Amino acid sequence: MTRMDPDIRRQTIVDAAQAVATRKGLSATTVRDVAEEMGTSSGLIHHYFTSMDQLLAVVFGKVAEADLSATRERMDLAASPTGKLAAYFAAWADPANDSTFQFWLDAWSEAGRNEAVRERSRDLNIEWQRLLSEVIRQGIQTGEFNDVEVEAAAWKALSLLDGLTLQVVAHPTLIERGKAAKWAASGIEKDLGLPPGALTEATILA
Amino acid sequence: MTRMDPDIRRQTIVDAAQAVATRKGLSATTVRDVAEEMGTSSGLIHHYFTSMDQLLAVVFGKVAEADLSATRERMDLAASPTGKLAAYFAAWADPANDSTFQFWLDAWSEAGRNEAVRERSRDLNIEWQRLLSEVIRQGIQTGEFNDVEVEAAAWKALSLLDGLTLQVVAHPTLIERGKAAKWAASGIEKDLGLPPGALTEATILA
DNA sequence: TTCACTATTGGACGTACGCGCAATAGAGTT
DNA sequence: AACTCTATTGCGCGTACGTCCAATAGTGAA
Repeated sequence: MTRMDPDIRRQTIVDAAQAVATRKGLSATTVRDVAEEMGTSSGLIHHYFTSMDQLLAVVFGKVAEADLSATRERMDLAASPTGKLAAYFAAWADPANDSTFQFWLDAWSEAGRNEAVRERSRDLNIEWQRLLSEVIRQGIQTGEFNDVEVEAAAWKALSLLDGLTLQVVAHPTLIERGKAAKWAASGIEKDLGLPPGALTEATILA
Repeated sequence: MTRMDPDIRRQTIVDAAQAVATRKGLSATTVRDVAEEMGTSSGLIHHYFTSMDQLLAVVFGKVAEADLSATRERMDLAASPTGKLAAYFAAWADPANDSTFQFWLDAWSEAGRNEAVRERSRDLNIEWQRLLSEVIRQGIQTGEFNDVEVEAAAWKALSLLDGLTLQVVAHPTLIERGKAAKWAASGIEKDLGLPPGALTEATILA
């Protein structure tokens, strides 16, 4: 393969690993898979990463962070806390993120035995909860939301979303996707005192 | 090793596999691990199980079913729907079940790639949801609960519990266990129209 | 054009896996 | 005691894995 600038090659490897991991799962991704995906030899990967575990940790971090920052951007487009929360919800409900959620399932499973994964997973979960905490706090200030306990409400919302998504992703035919979305929305709306439909109707820019 | 009655040997293999899986994780459990745990040859395992995937699915099923039936028994001791739901909640909140929940994390992660595990996980999740559905339906009939949509309420409650437990088990120091229990209880109570504390105060026999 | 540097190759090495199978051995029956 | 049945052994097969390394081939500098 053509010689590449090291920084670009590194990027290429991570991208290829991500593509494979999205297809086969994080723990099932092998050096040879990644090499074949790139169209290079397998030895090249160890020229840039000291171990396969390290590469996979980088991939997980990249995927989770990309999802997080994409959600942040969608939320920033909305002005009101209700609009921001609806944006958060829309990002969550997007089926395109299913493969990302499989990464989360892998990470939570692995967290019990792999300290590096546990800390990365932990930190990123905190970020997601913080995203919710902030918007809930704002909503309380503007009077759009009930005066709930912020930390509790954020963890409850995040957990409800995680728990439902888990079922949808792990058992594809068990819960109809639309139902899960409806249930999640109604649960959060009720908890925060929002009118029914506030999270699902196109009021993101409001 | 001494010759055993086939039924008992089968049991022995499953128990050994469970012990290893509890220590190393479901997906990291190998044929040789299980044989060493039993003190037998590795070939013996394939005399009783057609594949390793199948054995692991049986192990997961056994662990999850034991938890399920223990919870059923605790619920049966209560007379009222509120009491039954409190029993369900108490069983869920028991830290002794953390290791069982690690099996769930493994199963959900593995479900995407292992059909036997996926189906077992799916079926058992349905059983847990059904347990909630029944008690919610009863509670609505007796007037103890609000007239909520049963399926939705059950999946929401289950998902909230799963989502919170996930954080507690995967990231031990992230959420204080007592807080998670308080949040889960208040969320479910609110949804069903129960008075605060109905699920956590010792009214199980009521 | 020559040279130094290093990106890249391609395969070897040791290990581990699930699985299958011929050989062995223990228990019940005749 | 001879025989049948099958639980159990122990190892071999093929495959796949992460890692490593000597050889090769681009690329920019001298």
